[in-house]
Amino acid sequence: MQQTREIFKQLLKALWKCAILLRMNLKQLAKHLNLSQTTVSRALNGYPEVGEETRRRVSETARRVGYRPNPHAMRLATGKSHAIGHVLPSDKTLMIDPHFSDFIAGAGDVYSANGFDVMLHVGGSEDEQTVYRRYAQSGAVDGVVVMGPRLDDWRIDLLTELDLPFIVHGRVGDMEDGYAWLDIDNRGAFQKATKLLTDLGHRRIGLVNGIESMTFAAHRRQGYEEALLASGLKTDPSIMTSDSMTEENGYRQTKRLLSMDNRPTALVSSSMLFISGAIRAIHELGLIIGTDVSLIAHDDGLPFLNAEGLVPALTTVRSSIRAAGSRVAELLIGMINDDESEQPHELWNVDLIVRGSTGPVPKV
Amino acid sequence: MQQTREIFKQLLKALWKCAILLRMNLKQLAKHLNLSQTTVSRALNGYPEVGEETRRRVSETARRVGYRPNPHAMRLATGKSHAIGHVLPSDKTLMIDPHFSDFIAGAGDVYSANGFDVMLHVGGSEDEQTVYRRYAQSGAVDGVVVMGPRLDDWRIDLLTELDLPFIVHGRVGDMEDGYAWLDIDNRGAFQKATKLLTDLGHRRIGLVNGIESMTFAAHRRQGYEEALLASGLKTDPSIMTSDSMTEENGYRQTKRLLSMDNRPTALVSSSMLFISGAIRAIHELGLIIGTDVSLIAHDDGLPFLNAEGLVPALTTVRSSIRAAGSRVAELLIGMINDDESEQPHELWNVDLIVRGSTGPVPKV
DNA sequence: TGTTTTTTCCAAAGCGCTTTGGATATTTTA
DNA sequence: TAAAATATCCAAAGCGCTTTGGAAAAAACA
Repeated sequence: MQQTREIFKQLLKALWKCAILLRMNLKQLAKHLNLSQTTVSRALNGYPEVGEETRRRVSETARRVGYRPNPHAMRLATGKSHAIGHVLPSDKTLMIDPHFSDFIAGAGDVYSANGFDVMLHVGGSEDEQTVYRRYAQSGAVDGVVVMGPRLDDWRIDLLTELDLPFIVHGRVGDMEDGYAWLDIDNRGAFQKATKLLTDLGHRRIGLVNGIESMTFAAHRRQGYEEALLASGLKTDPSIMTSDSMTEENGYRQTKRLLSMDNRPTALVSSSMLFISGAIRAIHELGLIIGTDVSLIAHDDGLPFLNAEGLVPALTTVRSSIRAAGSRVAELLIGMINDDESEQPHELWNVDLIVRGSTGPVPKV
Repeated sequence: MQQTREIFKQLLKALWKCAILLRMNLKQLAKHLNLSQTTVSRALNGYPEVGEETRRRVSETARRVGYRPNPHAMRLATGKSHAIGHVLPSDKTLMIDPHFSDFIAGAGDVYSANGFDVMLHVGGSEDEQTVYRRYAQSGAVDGVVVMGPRLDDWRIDLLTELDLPFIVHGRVGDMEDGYAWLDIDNRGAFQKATKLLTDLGHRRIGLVNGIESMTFAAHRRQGYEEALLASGLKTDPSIMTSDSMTEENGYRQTKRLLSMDNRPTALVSSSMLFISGAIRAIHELGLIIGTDVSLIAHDDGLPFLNAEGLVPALTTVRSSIRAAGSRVAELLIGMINDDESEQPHELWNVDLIVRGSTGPVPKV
């Protein structure tokens, strides 16, 4: 009995392999069903001109024999690739950062739920522009998402010219029309964050920002400056830094700022990645967070860096980059599906979450 | 003059667009050249049976009119997809971590240099196994790379059965044969790291490890235990932790370990992500790194977390995950190109870099 | 009852490329 | 100089799917 079962299992496996090797295709399946390819194709793709009974039979058999349409053939026939392109800059200075994993984690979910593949391109000899041209001209992807836009970004013009559907995660400077985008309100967020500090009485507030040729960083700086001006303070370039977002830069800049004679009593940071370094610097200087120096950061919700778990818990402006990824994917797929839909624009509000790292100005 | 130039430019652009819209294809190109499709195809793909002069003419014109072969058609005709699959676990507990970005940064370079695309799949409703089956059966990819293998990993059996070329970054438990892999010597690395500490006189050494169902973490633990045993010490489960690699866990575990009555005088950490948290905990307890407690970590070379920039600089066992990505890509492409090549196995040595965070045992 | 409409299915023509199996012109060999 | 070998090229048959333009059968209508 046991043996029979075993043999049966083996047989099944062999059959499987056979099916795979034969690469069961439409023609085979159609012959198997005594139907035409047309009918089988239509049955599987949900076209109306096929009998209910037939459709049931077809999909049942297809499932049983493990038929899977060849994607390349489908793509060739339909001209749609059912793939989304993500081109990461090969630019070595702008390294591929952990934000990307999180963004793609969100987007990937949506893509695969909708039967889209993601085609990733990073670095290599071929330059970025060529990749986009190739994508457009060869129909390798149905659309692309542009990540990390700068104040002035050639990708928008190129993609528009190429007529390849695309959506930008972020914005290009203050350009709001002519392309689809989803952005978080970086300006508002940093305005809020800075205002919290001025409201607490801080009058010297440092900014530890990302690279300001990137739109997000520029916007954050705008928000920061606005809040300062609104409180009658003036901006001081000597306590505003702009650097790539690494732990080490966070440390270095924080240490520099807090070692000044006239040191800031509060710091606004553009990234949680800066924060680990900042905390290190603050401890090293023997200062106390929330008392000697208030700390507030933007939190993208990176899973390995939890603002709430810090001691004291970190006050943040928070917006999940992963959620943004999901939504961007949804919007892009929407654009691809109904061809002539409007270009979506979404500006997400950013929550200010006040925790223990911000407090009143220390008495001198 | 200026105007003529401008008009010319416009014209060129229009032509471009035209070429794109017409989707210049082989047939068109062939007609244009007064040659057959066969010859043009062969000329472009470097086959010998075409005259030198003709080949020059063909490739010249192809370049001029901006011809790009339709990848889907190519794939359909050849059966090769020129794409590599990366399937990220949808398992929510094993979040997509920053290591992935770095790995893909390395691999992507090699892929695109060799004309391979990367097809990424993350999460979604479809379960991981189905994705692999689909990839294999539909020929969507020529091979896949398996990341983050566990001690016992079903993916190896599945992929072998599906006969889909694959390579594992890491290893499956102690299984060394039957599949291609590239791994770093985690056991050796942690043995070295721990030995450094025992040589410095430490007798109570804590381990802050990743999740030990993952092979890399299990191996690291083995190395750690070996070194202890070699020094006549015994392992103590109460100072060995295993957790997902986040800043917060690093903090929590470090704090717990160093708050024990009989606290470790040294800590071996499996990740730089733990380290930020660990440093935080150590500062908070008023201890000094390199004096009260020695610290050593594995460093994957994540670009935003620099061990050397810490104060004191961190002693590490270091191996670039990005370099591993490149090499894995190379090996896989090699396997795909010469079909019947051997399954490559590479075990990379890991360097121990002694810096300031490790010192002799503190006098009690 | 014959005619029109609806339902259900099919043959065949692509999609844009590769590749097989010649054909023709050119060169080499006997 | 004729025969064999070689260098170039081509027509046409796929690859596996979708889709167009009917055809046959069944149902609805006059």
